[in-house]
Amino acid sequence: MKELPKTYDPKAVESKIYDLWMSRDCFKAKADRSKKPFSIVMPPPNVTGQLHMGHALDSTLQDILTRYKRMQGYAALWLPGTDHAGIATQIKVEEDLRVNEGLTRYDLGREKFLDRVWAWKDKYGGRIVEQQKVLGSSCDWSRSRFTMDETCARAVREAFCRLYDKGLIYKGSRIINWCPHCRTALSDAEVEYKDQPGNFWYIKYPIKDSDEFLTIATTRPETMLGDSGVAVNPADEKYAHLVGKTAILPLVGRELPIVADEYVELGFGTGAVKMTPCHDPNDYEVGQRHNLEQILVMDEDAKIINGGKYNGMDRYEARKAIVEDLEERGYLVKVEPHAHNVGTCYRCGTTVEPMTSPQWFVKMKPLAAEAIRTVRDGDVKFVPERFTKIYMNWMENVHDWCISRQLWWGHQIPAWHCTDCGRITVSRNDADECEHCHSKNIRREEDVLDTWFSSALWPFSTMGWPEKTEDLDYWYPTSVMVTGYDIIFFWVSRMIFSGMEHMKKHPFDTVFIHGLVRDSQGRKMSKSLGNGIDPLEMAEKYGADALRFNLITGNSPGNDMRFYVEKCEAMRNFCNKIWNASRFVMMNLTIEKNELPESLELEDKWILSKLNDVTKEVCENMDRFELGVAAAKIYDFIWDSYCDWFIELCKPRLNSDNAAANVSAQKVLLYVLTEILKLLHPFMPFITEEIWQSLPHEGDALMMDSYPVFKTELSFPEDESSFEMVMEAIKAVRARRAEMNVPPSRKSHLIIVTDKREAFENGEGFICKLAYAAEVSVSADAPGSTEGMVSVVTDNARMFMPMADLVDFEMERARINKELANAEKQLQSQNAKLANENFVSRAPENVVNAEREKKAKLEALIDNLTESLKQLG
RNA sequence: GGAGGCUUAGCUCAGCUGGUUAGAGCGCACGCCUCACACGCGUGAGGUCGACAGUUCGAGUCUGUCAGUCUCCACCA
Repeated sequence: MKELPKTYDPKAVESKIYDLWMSRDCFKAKADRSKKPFSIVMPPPNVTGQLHMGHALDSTLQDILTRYKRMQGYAALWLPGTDHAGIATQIKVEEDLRVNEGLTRYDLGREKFLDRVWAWKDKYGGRIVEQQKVLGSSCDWSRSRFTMDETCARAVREAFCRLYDKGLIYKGSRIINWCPHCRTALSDAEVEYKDQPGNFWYIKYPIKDSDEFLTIATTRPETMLGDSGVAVNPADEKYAHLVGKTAILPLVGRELPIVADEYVELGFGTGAVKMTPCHDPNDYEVGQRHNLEQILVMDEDAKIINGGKYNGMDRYEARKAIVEDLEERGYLVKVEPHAHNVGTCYRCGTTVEPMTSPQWFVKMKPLAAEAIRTVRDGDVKFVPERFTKIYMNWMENVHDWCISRQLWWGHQIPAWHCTDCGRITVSRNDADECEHCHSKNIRREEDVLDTWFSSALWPFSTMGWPEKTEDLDYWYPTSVMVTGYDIIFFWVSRMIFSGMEHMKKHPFDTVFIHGLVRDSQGRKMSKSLGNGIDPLEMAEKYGADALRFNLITGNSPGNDMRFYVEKCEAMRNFCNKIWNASRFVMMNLTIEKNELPESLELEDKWILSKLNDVTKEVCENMDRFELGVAAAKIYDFIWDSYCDWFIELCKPRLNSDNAAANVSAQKVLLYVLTEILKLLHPFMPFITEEIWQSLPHEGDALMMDSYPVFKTELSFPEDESSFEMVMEAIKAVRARRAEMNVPPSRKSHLIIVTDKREAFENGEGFICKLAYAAEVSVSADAPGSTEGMVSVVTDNARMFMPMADLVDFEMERARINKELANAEKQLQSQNAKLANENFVSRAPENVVNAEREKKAKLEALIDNLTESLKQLG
């Protein structure tokens, strides 16, 4: 017997329990051929990042799945790690450098700067890992990977070389998205489009050797410095005579060929479009088709080059100056306000500049084909299913992926440029000569790879690829990938095509997509808004279990959720409820072994049967990734069935002098409690483990115990419903008493008239206690007189309570009449339903039977009501 | 322009393949310190499931139209 504190104190428990798991190697996964494999690789958080609510949700889902499968006997691997997060990390270190030392990375030089980043990584890299542990994450930390560790670096290099050798990676000057703040190229996926107010500037372009001119509308007048043509629609009669002629670029004087291209939309703007192939993706395409000159007019800082007097101006300064000049010289026709979508950098929010630049690309079409096929074939399933379409749509329209970044922090591209022959050598080992001309005059490509290039290999690079490892053989493809919908394009799709290409197999069977955690007003949590809620603070205050339960209940897969601190409180209360139920069981415990008694009471059968039902439902929901539904079922079972009913039902036995009865109650209480802890463990690992450790048990840890399964021998549907008759009677009496404001302290005699005497006699004790009766008498016959009695009627019993002072004869009559009318109304609709030939013949048998049963119950209720009424006279 | 989500109790949301009188948490009302728990117990009020039409014996659930709202993709210079 143990005395535990009245309230559950997570702080006193959580780190202790986590240490216990660690010390017993509970998280360690072994490729055990006698078991079935289950694997999840963790989406690696940024190595220098801090845990936010999104991580907390992500990790909780993965932990629940992993713990569930582990308890089901799978060899469950949850493989953690961190991401070097190229831009994000580099920006942080640069910022630190600037603030503390007033230096830029260029002041330090590449090598010294990288030393600083590694130092930074060493300093902060462990932080997020420790934060994961607070949540109870059961990852195999011994396998933890980092996207820039040796294993991953080798995988990146191998993948790059393979793709290059196959011609799927190439270097070329293409139009890309440039972030002037981060000073690097970005992929299409890294650009976020945002509506911004702007203007349409209408500018006159004179026609050479003519008095005519074209009016052109543009949102970006500064790019005119790079104009090398004007385009009109070939079907546009207005301009047909100008096609083939030449326009003169105002301010600059450059001659611009006028070309006809379908790209120009009829009826939009003025119908004539200036072409700036170096600074607009569409113009680039048109330029390719018509051989227009490429004139780059901005540098890496988005300052003007090749622009005469405007050189050195920032793009916005240049815009202002150019518009002024145009106006002054009479070229500006008008200005109209015009909102348009501007691409911004997803890291820093700066407006990106489209520009041509020599970059490295992955050729996507051939890779996409396989990535589409494997999803279409159902090898990879999205949960919820609707995300399949989003993925497909993206994959079908994917452009080549710009993978080079002008950063220093990342995987440096393994390519060497020959200064003699100008060709490129790509190599798995560092090259010392040009593979084409064998010149020693080579220099390494300075660019690094997009962070997502290494993330794309994560499901297999973490398991040792390109080596043929036991882990890969056993756990790849992984079972589930858990991640947010915001990252499908960045990551999920790239893992799929990378897996198909390098492993010849899809990387995971299921992609389990979750939504965003928003604040209580539905806004995205963000640093700038300052509305973020710190998961660690919540865990500290309410316990990690409460936080986890909060995050996974009351919402459905793929949908955003709002975070309410109040809900944490409610979940904390639930923890406390479990704690106290356990405390109660322990206080009454004299047995030392968890086993069911030889013979079971009716209430035992009831709870065991209910437990069996809930076990089945929980597993069904878990297997469909309906974790929230599963959790809610466990919650209800614990609070309603076990605490509110079963514990109360056991008290008479526990308090009786009958030792055998006492022990049998203990046994069932303990058995069901233990099963509850198992069911709940994946969701609330700490409190369940803590309690389990204090109960009689076998084995090292609850988390290594086996998950409950449905047991046919413990299914008692008849006893279940028979017992529920008694429960219904109790509820009915309580309701009636509450209605009349009778305090519990006022007990009353309760006469029960029923033809189910056995069930009610059996339940006498419970009825007495739970329905506040002084004594209960069960009989088949009604008392001679019911004068001064309150009557309570269910479909299985008529009950009478002598409470003369509270009863008004007419009131009783009226109430029963009301109930009768209500029941008859229901019966009527029930009869109508069953009289419907179509229903009876077409509806499934079990549905029809259920309706018949309902009808029978109503009839019984009506009989009882009528009887009671008769008795009232 | 295209795709998708959401609209259910005062608030936030569940409700899976159509089948009782539509549920939960919080909030609210009434009564209770009933020997595990006031972070609790008991009882209750509160919803024509966005609108309209259709399919069906039967629709919160399926189909269509519309409205409001949010998101993603594409992007017209």
